[in-house]
Amino acid sequence: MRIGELAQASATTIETIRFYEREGLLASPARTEGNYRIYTAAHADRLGLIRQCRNLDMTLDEVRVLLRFKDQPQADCGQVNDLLDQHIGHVAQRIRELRALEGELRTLRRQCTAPHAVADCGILQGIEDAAGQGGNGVGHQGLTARTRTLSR
Amino acid sequence: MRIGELAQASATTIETIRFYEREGLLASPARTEGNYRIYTAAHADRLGLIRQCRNLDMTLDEVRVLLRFKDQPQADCGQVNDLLDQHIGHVAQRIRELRALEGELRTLRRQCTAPHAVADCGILQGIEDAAGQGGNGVGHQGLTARTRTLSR
DNA sequence: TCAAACCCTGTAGTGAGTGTAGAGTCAAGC
DNA sequence: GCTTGACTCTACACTCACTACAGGGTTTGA
Repeated sequence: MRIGELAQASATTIETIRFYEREGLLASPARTEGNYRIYTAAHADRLGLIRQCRNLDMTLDEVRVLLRFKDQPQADCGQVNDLLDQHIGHVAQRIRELRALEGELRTLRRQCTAPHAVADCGILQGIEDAAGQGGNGVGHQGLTARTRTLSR
Repeated sequence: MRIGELAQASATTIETIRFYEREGLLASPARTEGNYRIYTAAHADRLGLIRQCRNLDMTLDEVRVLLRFKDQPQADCGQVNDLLDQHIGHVAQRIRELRALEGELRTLRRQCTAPHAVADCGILQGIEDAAGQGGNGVGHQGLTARTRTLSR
């Protein structure tokens, strides 16, 4: 199949597939005379595995490691377990951080209920006070990654 | 004070301070004859505010908006509240996503307890099965940002 | 023969910085 | 005056996992 078909079948974009090839995650497929990529079912399987790992929020480096294990079926799977344990640890850590952050934000938010001038706003005051104290909040221990919802 | 001193005082790096200046978040300071930046207490306050907002996991765009409000003390603070409410919404959303993800990962992890060959590993099997089904997990609805813990 | 749909390569952009090269400045000690 | 070391300067490339172009070539159906 051609790249467009594979993209549709895997709910990926064409650009992402080409990106995975550049990154060495997906083997370079054969080409037609007109230089179009032609993929096999093996490519589709591999891409599916990569996407599923990404859905599990693994980095591409983690995916690379997993794929390497998969290509050595005789190896001991203990390291696969370690990889997953570490990953679970990251996720749990991030949840703890975000929960603490949410608490801080809600506390801050409570400092302004009725609308008034910015100069008297409890929220800005609260942020400034925390800044002045050198910030003893959550983030100072090191927040991890962005919070943003892309709402795809 | 010079940039190194400000960096120490604000627990920031020199590069980050210069980056904020380039981005227009921090006003360009005066220079010495030798072209060194010289900061005032006002700069330090501003930087403290920016860092505190970043500790609250706001984007630089959100910080920009907040700073603009701060520079118009007469304005109504309702929009500051809106900004914070939206931000709290993002954080709460991200927590929900990560909790679902954590559940999925723990389910997957349970599929391999005793060490054996990769070929028979329940974890890899589990990921592949999910991939084959088109992945009905969390991530498919759209995970938001990375999980990574940088452990600074 | 023509248009539409598809595909190609190469490059630049995202956010929020981090890291480096290669140069200049400044203060202290000799 | 000279040297050493700490500090600072600009400019640029790199991170991650894509995404979005520009400017071309290929294929397919009418």
